[in-house]
Amino acid sequence: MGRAPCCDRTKGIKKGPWTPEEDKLLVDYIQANGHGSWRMLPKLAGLNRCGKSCRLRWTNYLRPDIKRGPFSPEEQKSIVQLHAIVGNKWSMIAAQLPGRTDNEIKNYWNTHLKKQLRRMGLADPPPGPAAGCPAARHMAQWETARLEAEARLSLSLASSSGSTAATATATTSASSSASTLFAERAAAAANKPVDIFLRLWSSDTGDAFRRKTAAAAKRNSSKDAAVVIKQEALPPSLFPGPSGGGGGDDSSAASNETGMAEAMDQYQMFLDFAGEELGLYHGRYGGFSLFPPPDVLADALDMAFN
DNA sequence: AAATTACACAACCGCGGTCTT
DNA sequence: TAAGACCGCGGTTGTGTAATT
Repeated sequence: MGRAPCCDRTKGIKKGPWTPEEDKLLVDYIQANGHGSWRMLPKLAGLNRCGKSCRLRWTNYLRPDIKRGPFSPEEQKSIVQLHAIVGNKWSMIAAQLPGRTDNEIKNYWNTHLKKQLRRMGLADPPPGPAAGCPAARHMAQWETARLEAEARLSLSLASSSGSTAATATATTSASSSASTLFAERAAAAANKPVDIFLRLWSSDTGDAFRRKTAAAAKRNSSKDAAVVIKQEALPPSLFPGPSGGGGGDDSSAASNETGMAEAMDQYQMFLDFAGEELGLYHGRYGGFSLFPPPDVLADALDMAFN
């Protein structure tokens, strides 16, 4: 034998829009008693509704911590980026946007963002790694948006105290798969904080930046041209492979400091360039740094040099 | 001014995993 | 252990409103 039925379907359970009176009954009851079992709630609260309908009404509309009003540009950007990672996992996206419900985000995506992206030529962008976009540039944009969001997730979680806290944050959505995902990301961020930079550097944007700086170097015979990126100045770990791994042999403390300062400058130049090139992001937003913040980067470079 | 179309969003439906008996 | 309800989620529909013809 299983449980008793959710609600008595033989009685005329009301459907459709909620009246203010019904809302008041529901709010009053939950504030006084908590929702407890949704199945029993309608009866106890004096509502002629299905428990499921009550739960939906409460979680999507009546909950006191719900943020009403239009989505901010930061929220819009977050939705686009998170959607690029997780796809239509609205509850996971909602977990990253305090005060917003999965239903609200889903509606907003379907009515606003999807249309905007179509106009931009990003019709039906695939969740996860970009695939099937009509133009390579758009693929790059989506990939970058995805990387950006990954970085943001990783950093926000890593900055809380380790993967345990990250998991706790993630489990606010009561999704075990989400917590696993975020815990993995947090762990990855702790181990490889500059990974996003490296991946962007390896992308078309990185190529474009290198071409630009090489051209600038040709035009400007001066060796200290500010725009010339010196790959040798960056830690070998950032540039693996035959063409990477510049001078790390004579690593005195002084040269390390100089190299790190140059690396920081060039890192910033590259990010500025990428922001211009991709037109997707411009510096900080939403309380999170787009890429590893300077202190995190400094730590990473420090580790790489020493 | 009326009819039509487009838009926004609340609410419902159905499915799959979890939990209870 | 199995049956079946509960719960949460994503997809879809319905309805009210604004804009356009």
